[in-house]
Amino acid sequence: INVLSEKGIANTSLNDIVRESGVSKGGLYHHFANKDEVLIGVIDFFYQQYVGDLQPSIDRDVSAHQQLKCFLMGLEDLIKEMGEHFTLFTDFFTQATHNKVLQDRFKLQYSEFQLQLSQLVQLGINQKEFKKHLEPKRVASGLIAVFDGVGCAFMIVPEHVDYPKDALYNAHLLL
Amino acid sequence: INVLSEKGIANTSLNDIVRESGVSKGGLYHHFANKDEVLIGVIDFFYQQYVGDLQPSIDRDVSAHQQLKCFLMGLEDLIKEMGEHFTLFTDFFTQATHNKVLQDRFKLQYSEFQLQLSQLVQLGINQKEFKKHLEPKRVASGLIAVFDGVGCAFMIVPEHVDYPKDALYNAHLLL
Amino acid sequence: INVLSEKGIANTSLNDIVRESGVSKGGLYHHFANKDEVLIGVIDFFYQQYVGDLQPSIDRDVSAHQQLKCFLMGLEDLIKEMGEHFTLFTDFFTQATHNKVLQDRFKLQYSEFQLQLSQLVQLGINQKEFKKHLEPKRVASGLIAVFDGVGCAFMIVPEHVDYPKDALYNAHLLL
Amino acid sequence: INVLSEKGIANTSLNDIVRESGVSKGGLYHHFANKDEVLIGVIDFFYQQYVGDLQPSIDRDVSAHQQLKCFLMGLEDLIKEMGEHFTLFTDFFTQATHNKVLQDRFKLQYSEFQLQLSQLVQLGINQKEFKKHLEPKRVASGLIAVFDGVGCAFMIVPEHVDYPKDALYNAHLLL
DNA sequence: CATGAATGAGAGTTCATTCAT
DNA sequence: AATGAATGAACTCTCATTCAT
Repeated sequence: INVLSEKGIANTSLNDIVRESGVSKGGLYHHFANKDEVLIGVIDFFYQQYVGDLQPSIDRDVSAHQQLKCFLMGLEDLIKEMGEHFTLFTDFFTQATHNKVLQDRFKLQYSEFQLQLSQLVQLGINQKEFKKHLEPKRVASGLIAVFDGVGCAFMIVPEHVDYPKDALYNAHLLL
Repeated sequence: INVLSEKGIANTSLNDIVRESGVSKGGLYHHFANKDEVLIGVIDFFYQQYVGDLQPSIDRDVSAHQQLKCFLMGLEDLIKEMGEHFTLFTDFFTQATHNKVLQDRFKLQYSEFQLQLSQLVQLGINQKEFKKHLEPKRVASGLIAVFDGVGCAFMIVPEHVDYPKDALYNAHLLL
Repeated sequence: INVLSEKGIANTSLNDIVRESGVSKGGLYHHFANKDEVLIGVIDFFYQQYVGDLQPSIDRDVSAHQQLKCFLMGLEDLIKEMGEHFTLFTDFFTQATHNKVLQDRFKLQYSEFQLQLSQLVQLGINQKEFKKHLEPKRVASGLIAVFDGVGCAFMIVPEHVDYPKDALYNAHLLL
Repeated sequence: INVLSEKGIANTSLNDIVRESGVSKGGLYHHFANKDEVLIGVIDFFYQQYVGDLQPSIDRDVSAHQQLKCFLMGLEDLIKEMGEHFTLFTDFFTQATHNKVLQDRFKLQYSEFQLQLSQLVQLGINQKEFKKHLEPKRVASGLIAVFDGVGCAFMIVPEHVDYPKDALYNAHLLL
C-alpha cells in the first residue's frame, strides 16, 4: 500500500512491491495468482478495513436528508482515517477504467453504492423532503462522481483543489 | 486517437500507434520527441479542435446563471461532437494523475477553467442570483469534478451510468 | 569476454553477449543493473584474476631498478597468461575515455599504478641509481603510456607492431 | 570538429553534426558517402592543416639526435596549435581500433611515421650517436606510443596526467 | 546542389510470470 | 510454504541511411 500510494498503481512493479514488503517474489505468487489479484487484495483490504462500516442502512422512519448527511459525515471520517492512502482509492478507480479485473471488482461495489444512495434520495422524495421530479439514480451518480472527480483533480492540481473538503462541500450543496 | 480510445492510453504502446497510423516509428520520432509528446500532441489537437471555443466570456450585464447554463450547453454540444472520443479526454485526465508531463499540461487548463467558472459564480453572488455565503472556487471544482467523476464511472460501469447526461444533470442541480 | 574481444567493446551489443553467453536477457539484468555494469564486471574479473598479483611491493633495501624490472617481467607474464584477451584490456582503457562509469573505475586503478611506479622511481633517485633531476610522476605516466600506446597501435597496424614486445622493449629503454 | 571534440567520436551522431554544422542532412550526404567518410574527411583536414608540415626530412649530414629533437619540437608546436582539438586526434586513433575504414586510413599514416622515425634512429646508430644494438623500428613505435598512451590517460585521469608535457618528457627521455 | 521527412533494424531496458530448489 | 534466479516478449527510443521534392 505504501509503494502503491507513493509511485502510483500504474508505475508500481511487482518488484517494487516485493522489495518494499519484504516478501519474496515466489512467496507473493504463492498467495496471489498474478499482479491483478494482488491489487484486488489491496482493494478488498480497504473495503474490509474502512469502507465496510459505511454501508448506510435505510431507515424509513428517519429524515432521508439526515441519513444522507450522516453518510457524508461517515465518509469524511473514513477519508480522515485513511489519510494519505485515500488518493490511492481514487487511483484504483481510475485504473479500473482500463483493467477488466479491477473493473469487475468495482462494478459490484459501484452498483451497490449507487443503489443505496438512490434509495435514500427516493425516500426523501416520498417523504417530500426533496422535489418530486428528482431522478434518484442520477443524483446518486453525481454524489459519487463529486468524490472521484475532485480526488482526481487533487492529484493533478493539488494547489488549487482542497481534498476532500471540496468534494464534501459540493456533495452537501447537491443535497 | 482511435487506438488510444479503443485500448486506453495506458495500454497503448508506440508500436500500436505506429501500426495504426501507418507512419513509421522513425517518422513518428521525427515529429515528436517521445511518447509523452505524442500524447501532448493529441491533447493539443483536442483543445484546438473542440475545447477552444468553449471559453466562457464573462459578461457583467447578463445573468450569471444564464451564462453558466450557456456554458453547460456548450459543453453538451462539444461532448456530442466528440462522440466516442470524449471518454478519451477523461482517460487523459486520469493518466495525468501519475504523469508529470501530462500533469503540467493539465495544470494550466484546469486552473483557467476553474478561474472562469468561479468568476461566473462570484458574479452570480454579486448579482444576488446565488446565496452570498457560497464559495465560488469550491463550486467551480465541483462543477468540473462532476464531469470527470461521471466520465470515470461511465468507463467502469457503463450499464449504470448515463454519460454525459448524468454529469450535465448534476451540474444543473448544483446551479 | 570472447565476444567483447572479437567484436570490440563498442561494437558488442547486449544481444551479442546474451547470445554468446547462453544466459537470457532477463537473467543478465537480474545480475547486472545495466550494460555498463556488465563491463565493470568484466574489468573486475580481470583485475581479480590477473592484475591483482601484480601490485609491486616497494622494498627500500633492494635496488629500485631491479624492482622495476621485476614489475615489467610480471607484466610480461600477465600479458602472456591473458593471451588474446590482453588487447581487450587496452580496448577497455580507450573506451573509458568517453564513458563516465568506466572512467571512474579506471581513475582509481591508474592513480594507484602511477603512484607505485613513481615511488619506485623516487626510490631509485634516492639510492642514486637514477639521475636526480628525474620527475618520478612523469616517468611513471610514460611507463604506463608505452603499454597503452603500443597496444592501441597493435590493434590498428598489427603488421608493424609487435605487442607486447615493443612495449616492454621501450619500457626497459626508459629504465 | 567541435561536437566530435565535446561529445567524443563514439557518442556523436550524424544528427549532432548536422545540427551543429548548419548543413542539412541531405547536403551532408551529398558530399560524403556515409558517416565514416565524414570522419575520414575530418582526419584528412587535420593532416592537411596541421600534420602535413611535420614530415621530417632525413638529412644524412645532420645529427640524428638533433633531427629527432627537432621533430619533437615541431610536434609540440602542432599540439599547441591544435589546442583542445588534439585529444580528438587521440580519440580518432582509439576509434580506429574497431573501425575498418578508419583503420585503413591510419595504417598508411602510422607506417609512414614509424618508417621515418626508425630511419632517423638508424641514422643515429650509423653515426654512432646511439648504441648499435638498438632496434630502430621498436624505438619508433615507442616514441609514437608515448603520445597516444599519455593522450589516452589524459582523457581518463586529467588530474594526474599533464598532456602533452608528460608525453614530450618521456619521448626526450627515450632519446 | 540542397532539403528534411521518412525508414526500419536494432539498441538498452523493464517486467509479469515461471520453476527448480 | 518459501525462495530468487531465470525467462522472453514487449517496451521506448536511436540512428545511419534513403529519397521524393
